Amino acid sequence: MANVAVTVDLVIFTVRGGALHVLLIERGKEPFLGQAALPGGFVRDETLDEAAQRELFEETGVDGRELHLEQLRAYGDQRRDPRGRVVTVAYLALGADLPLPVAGTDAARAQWTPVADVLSGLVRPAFDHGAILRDGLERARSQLEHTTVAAAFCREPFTVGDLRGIYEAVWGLPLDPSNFRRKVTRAEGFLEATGERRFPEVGRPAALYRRGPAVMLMPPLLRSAAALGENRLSGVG
Amino acid sequence: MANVAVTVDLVIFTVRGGALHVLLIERGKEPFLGQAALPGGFVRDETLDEAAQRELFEETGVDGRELHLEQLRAYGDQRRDPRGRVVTVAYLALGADLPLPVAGTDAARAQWTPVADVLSGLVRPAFDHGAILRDGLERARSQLEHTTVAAAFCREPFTVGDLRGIYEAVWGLPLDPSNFRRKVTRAEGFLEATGERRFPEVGRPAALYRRGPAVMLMPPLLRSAAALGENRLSGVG
DNA sequence: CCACTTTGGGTCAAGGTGACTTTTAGCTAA
DNA sequence: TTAGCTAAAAGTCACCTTGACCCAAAGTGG
Repeated sequence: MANVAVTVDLVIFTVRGGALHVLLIERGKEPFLGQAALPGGFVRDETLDEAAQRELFEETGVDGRELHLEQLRAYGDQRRDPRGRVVTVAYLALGADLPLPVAGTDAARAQWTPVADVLSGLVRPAFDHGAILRDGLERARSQLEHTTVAAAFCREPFTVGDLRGIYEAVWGLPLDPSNFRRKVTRAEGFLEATGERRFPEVGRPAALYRRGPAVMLMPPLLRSAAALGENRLSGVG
Repeated sequence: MANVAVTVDLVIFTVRGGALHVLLIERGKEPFLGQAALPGGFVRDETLDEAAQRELFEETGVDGRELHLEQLRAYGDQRRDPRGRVVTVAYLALGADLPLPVAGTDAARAQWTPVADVLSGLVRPAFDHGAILRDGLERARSQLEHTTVAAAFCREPFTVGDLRGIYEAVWGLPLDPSNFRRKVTRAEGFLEATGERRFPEVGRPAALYRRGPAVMLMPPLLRSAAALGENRLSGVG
């Protein structure tokens, strides 16, 4: 078995204005010229993780050590790429309100796209990138239940309300503010109070927090049973 | 980027005599000649899932549709194979007390190995297969919490005690029989009573069950917080 | 008949969750 | 100054799950 190309593709999520967005580029060559696609590229003489970090930096200018980056899974159907056999290893990246894609290389054609636009079919990614994106979304939703990665979406310092906004955007569900606060503040090592407060334009000032040392969330913060079946990602912005 | 070989490797778990076992083959050629390794092989003109099913059949004679088979993740460090760049996609298979590996092809050198022997360092798999095995074990342990795959380890019909034995072998923990029964019998769609009973050599007869239609376990059946840190897989046989 | 083992059913306290109410702390408009 | 608004923060309460027990039931073997 030779002539197999290996690429990495990145599902980069961020929350902007209360809605979950994914970074998509406009393809500059065939196949699927002009169509939206996940950023990615061929693996060089480097580990898969290094390839993902490199592509992330090239597309967004973000140092991979500053945000959450994990492998999703591999996709390797024979006909997923019309040019030949291409196996891709997908990565999931979660970042705090990331900057607009930097100029240079392919990034000029990159832009943040509401995930809802992809789920609704308004945007149709090339290749099997739509399916990869959906798998990444489900992984992200699951990670929020069991780990503290949600804090990786927030620029420090942040409030409990900011954090709740992340959960609501990713899960596509409204959450009870009071119960959410009780949960995350009691989870040991999730949040560290800075002692400062933020004064919003309207409403009571909110205490500010930093990310704590905890990685796992025990007990987990589970979506309600009803939420698992649904897939609504609307009316959240 | 050319000259990349893509393989699939299988982490096939089964429970025999109360202990978790993994299928390992003895390598018949360099590198790592004579050393233990996960079964696997090169991907042909087929999907990754098909390649995994084919390898599974070749090694065990088991039809992949009869047991649980899911992709674990990809491993692609440059130096994981001394022969050159080989990216492997690992799969996790969980099966009911599988038969001894069938004769033929490579399978003659395959045998069920206690997972404890690998964790303790008694058996040292070739390549990075030790790390892949550990990742597969953690995935299996996690799957038992959230899904009903444990029933895939059991030959039908089975008792609640059989099922508990699976959990204890995979998690490496003793479980309270009474609480375990309450949990799994109340989980809707997990078990379907056949109405029959099994008469063991010792002890009270046990009701027999079939697998139910449910796939997800809601609410999940979580390992105790204490168990997450530990890694003991001993005193289980 | 007794010892033994495992199933299967039950109790009970502790803790987590969802739904809900109340209070607090800032703002702005009258 | 006060009323009205918003959101944060705290508290209440019923319900459920869980873990740690206990105990009867139903077989086997001495």
